[in-house]
Amino acid sequence: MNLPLPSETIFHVIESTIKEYRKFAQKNISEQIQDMTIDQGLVLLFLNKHPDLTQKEIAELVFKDNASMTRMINTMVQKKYLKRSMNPEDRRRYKIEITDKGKEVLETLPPIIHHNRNSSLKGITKNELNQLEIILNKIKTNCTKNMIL
Amino acid sequence: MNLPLPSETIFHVIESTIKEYRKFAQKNISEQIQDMTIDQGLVLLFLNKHPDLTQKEIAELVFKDNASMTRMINTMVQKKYLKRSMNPEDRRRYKIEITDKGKEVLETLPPIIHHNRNSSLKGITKNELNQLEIILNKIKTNCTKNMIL
DNA sequence: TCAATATAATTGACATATCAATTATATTTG
DNA sequence: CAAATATAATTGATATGTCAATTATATTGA
Repeated sequence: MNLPLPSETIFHVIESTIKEYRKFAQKNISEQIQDMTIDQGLVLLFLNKHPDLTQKEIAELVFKDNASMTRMINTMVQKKYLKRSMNPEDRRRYKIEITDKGKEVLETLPPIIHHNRNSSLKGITKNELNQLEIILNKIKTNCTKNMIL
Repeated sequence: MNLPLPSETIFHVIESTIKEYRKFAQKNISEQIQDMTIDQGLVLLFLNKHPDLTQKEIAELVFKDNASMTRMINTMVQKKYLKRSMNPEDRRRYKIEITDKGKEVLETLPPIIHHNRNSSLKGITKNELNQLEIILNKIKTNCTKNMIL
């Protein structure tokens, strides 16, 4: 079996791309906001737009599992970005609120993220982006479809 | 600032694709080899092809940092997949050898990985793969180039 | 030569990833 | 209604990610 090395596959390219982007984006965030990771920032953005999200729902949006999300929100509460309060409608869930400190971040963060996205996509056409999305979705579908078997 | 939500960006698509692939691949590996993660498998594949790799070099190939690689190899030594011995040429480095147990894995693993790659790329043309690679490399270059600034 | 610098690997501290088990509350169904 | 089942979140255990500091050895250059 002459298997190409992992470093010669498209999966390697996909993974290294997203890792480079994350490193780049994290660096630009850290320069302006200390103690703020990309993922914590994403949580704030989602909660800001959709305040009623449960932990489980946020977890899916940022590709974490529930356990990680519990701990991530713990640290964000400790760092005073978020506040947890009871949800009387369904006492299994929490209501998660953004604190004033969290809202400050929501002023600072969007321009940084905007810049990150723009400069990492510089020179790439709309058409290329569409192509990219279509092909990646094919791969993704193949993976989820075959998972069931 | 009307920033699109992270879930609406191409980065979300890239990240979700690689995560689905990893989940899919891990599942197929776990069914046949217990106690073997994808990344541990990749380390074995690289070491098999290039026995003289240092920990630092392996780390780069699988996108880990040195600290993670130290710990990963610790656990692989504990699990008897690898053996560390001194390198008399340069005593800062180790010589890392694959044990018999590790070699067994190298018999079992390649067909699984082959199947994982094939079925997740089913229906995708050579041309699409080329396109994919070109576009992703553009993004990656943008990130690394701008990192210096 | 030997002092300064570079490199490979480790360690500590803390955050996150993952899996399985558990708790508390809701919902469904016999 | 009560028992069975489902759901949201937590917890424990272990692995990995990341950063900074440290150790041990090599290399370089005055």
